[in-house]
Amino acid sequence: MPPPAKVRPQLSPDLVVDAAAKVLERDGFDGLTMRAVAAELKVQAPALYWHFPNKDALQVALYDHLMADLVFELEGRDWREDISRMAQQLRRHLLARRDVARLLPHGFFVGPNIMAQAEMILAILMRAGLAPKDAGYAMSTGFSYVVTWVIGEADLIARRATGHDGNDELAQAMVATGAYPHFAQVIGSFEVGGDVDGQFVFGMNCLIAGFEQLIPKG
Amino acid sequence: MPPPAKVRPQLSPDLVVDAAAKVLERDGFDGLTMRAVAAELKVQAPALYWHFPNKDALQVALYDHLMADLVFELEGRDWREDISRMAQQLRRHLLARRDVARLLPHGFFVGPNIMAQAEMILAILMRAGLAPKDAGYAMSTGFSYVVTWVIGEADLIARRATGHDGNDELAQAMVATGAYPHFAQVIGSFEVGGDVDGQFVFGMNCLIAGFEQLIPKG
DNA sequence: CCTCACAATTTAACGTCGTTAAGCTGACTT
DNA sequence: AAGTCAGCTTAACGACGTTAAATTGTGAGG
Repeated sequence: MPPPAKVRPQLSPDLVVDAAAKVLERDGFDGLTMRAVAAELKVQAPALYWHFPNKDALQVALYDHLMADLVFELEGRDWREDISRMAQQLRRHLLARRDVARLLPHGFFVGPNIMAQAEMILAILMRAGLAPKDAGYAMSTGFSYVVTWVIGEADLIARRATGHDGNDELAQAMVATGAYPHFAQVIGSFEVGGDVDGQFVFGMNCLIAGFEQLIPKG
Repeated sequence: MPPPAKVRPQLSPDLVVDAAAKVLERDGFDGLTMRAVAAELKVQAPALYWHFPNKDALQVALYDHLMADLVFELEGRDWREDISRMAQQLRRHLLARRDVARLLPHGFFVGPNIMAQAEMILAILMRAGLAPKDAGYAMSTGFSYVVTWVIGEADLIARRATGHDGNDELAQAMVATGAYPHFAQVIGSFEVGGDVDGQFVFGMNCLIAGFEQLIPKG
């Protein structure tokens, strides 16, 4: 048998992204520094710049990497049902991994996995009868909805984990002034135990109902 | 008459926030540093920490400050129309000020102006017949929709301003492989000249139609 | 076998950031 | 006149992304 590879242990973009994923999961988004990723690989920080031009590029690759093991399971009966299920699966996938949503502060990223997902969604929408332009718009709107939702939901979960939050206290203090009677009625419903899944699905189905109106009649 | 105030020129939270607003408008979100805000006030950076505990608190106050001169103009005929108009006005307001959307990476902020807006929206929704809990959910979903939209739209505008974007080029290169036939049909429609206003309003009206379904029948 | 080239990494450092600690200063109080 | 203390300055810390230069090991050419 041939001896094991004689090349000295070498980095690669994939290894760097793997390490970044570990760091993100362990230390969260704020702990995701070039130095931490390098340390995970037992390497000095500037070594990463041989494989990625800058941190942004690494983050893009990392996000795409984290989408790799998301495979949509569809029924294929009704396109609305499929889209709704995909949204739910994407939400669960994002929530299951720490701080993934925070990787996406700006617009759209591009990577093979993301593109494959987009392609699948677009295929469903266009097969349902939407024009290409409308399908593209519907996809990005739906995607935005899910990501924004997850950011909010993750934030809520994080707050509850740390016990109390200054924001909540401030809101309660302001409500106590009596100047916001309607808000006062609402603030209690942000508590634990709500039907979060149901709320998410409801909003998503709203959007889908809107998409449906884009289909030319007849 | 009493002589003018003899106290040496003094900072205040309001002055700090005003300066921060100027810096944000002039240098953008990335230029919004404590040192830049301090320089705007002809003061050293640590002086700001007498008035704000940290930069996050300043950002929260800044965001609320930037919402101060947004006054919703409503017709009061139909609640759906009112909500839709408010969304449009919020979008325009956010887009008109540089990088405002980037101030909101995480969940909800709290401040007097934000609370006043929330109170107004909740009043409309509850008057329309929504239960407090549903009204709260509808408000946060709608707000998320607008903010996410604006982040995307601002990003798009910024890209066009700088001419070309690496993300676009990458996407076109991947499409050129032929592996994404549906995406290929869509990519052209992200160009200039689309009915952006119409797309935004359409998505918002989708959500409103969903909110309407929450109203108890009868 | 030697040497050259070069890919891949280390060492060192720069400039910037948010933030903290300690010192100064000048207006108010007593 | 002395003391207090709010409100600022000066100085500095540690961490960040990033760059430049030096270094190492490996494979190819003579």
